[in-house]
Amino acid sequence: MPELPEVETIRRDLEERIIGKKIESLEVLAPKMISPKLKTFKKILFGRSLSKIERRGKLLIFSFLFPQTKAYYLLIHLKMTGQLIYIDKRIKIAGGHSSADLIKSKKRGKKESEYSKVVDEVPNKHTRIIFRFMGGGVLYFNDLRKFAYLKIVDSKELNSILLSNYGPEPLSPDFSLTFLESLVKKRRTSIKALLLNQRAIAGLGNIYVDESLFLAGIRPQRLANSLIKMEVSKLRRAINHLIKKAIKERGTTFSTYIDSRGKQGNFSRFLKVYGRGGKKCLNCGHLIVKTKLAGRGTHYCPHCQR
DNA sequence: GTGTTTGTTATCAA
DNA sequence: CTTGATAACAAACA
Repeated sequence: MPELPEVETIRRDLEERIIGKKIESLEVLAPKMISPKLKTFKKILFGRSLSKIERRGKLLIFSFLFPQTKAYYLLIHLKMTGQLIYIDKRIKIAGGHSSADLIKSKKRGKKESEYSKVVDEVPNKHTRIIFRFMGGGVLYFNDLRKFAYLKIVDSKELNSILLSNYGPEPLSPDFSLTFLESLVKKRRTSIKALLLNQRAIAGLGNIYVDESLFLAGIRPQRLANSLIKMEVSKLRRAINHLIKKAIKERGTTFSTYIDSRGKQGNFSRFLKVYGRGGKKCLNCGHLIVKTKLAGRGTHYCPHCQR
């Protein structure tokens, strides 16, 4: 599940490798995942040079050069299982078969299970869109569950999306103690639900929320407005620290996340509660509880968190 | 067939 | 209008 650190890792890698490249062709294998419709989508992107890659929360924003016409932006949201894999060299496809044919032949030739987990070769059966760049680079957009999307918007639409859907970035000065205190004070929901809300704070997902609450010693069920100043302060520091550290470690791979080079994230080694239900707390030895909260799997230590 | 996985949105209620 | 709770979506696996 790509959250802020995973999306940021992808953003940085792609920024390094594909800025300035021009789109030569597009292969859309899952038309439902894009908007506007295929014809318009292709028309806008064809021949465009990529000029910038930004991120807001978990959303990637690709900018292209539009010297003569009105500018458009490509938004990519990976949701749960989306991947962006960039391969520098052109993939050889024998006998002029399309990539779709290649995927089908692989599917026939190999057992289903071999392709069910993280896959390190592309294209594969979860490849939904292929961007080919002039000079040979290829960007593969994969998604096992087809939750992810690619959306082209103009600047007006972009601004309204960014303005209305996202709270402060956890690593920006806006994410201050004052901000978090006033946010928490006026909310009557669980602290976990609040942290998952992108309109409150941008970029946190289930993994980093559980980890942050553990580090801050706060139970996920606690009502946001019940936190005392010291707890809010601990929580802010925990979030800030974990997000920074996770970016440094190139994100967390729990099930399907891989970066744009096909590599797994190292932060998985530092997880203290997420995915550790029923195991001993690394701090105190009590058993980690796994329950359901805000519709999500929720992990915490009943002894360390109060 | 059932339950589980999660980021986001739709929907409904207050 | 806002907030909050919950279901729904999609696909695969145990």
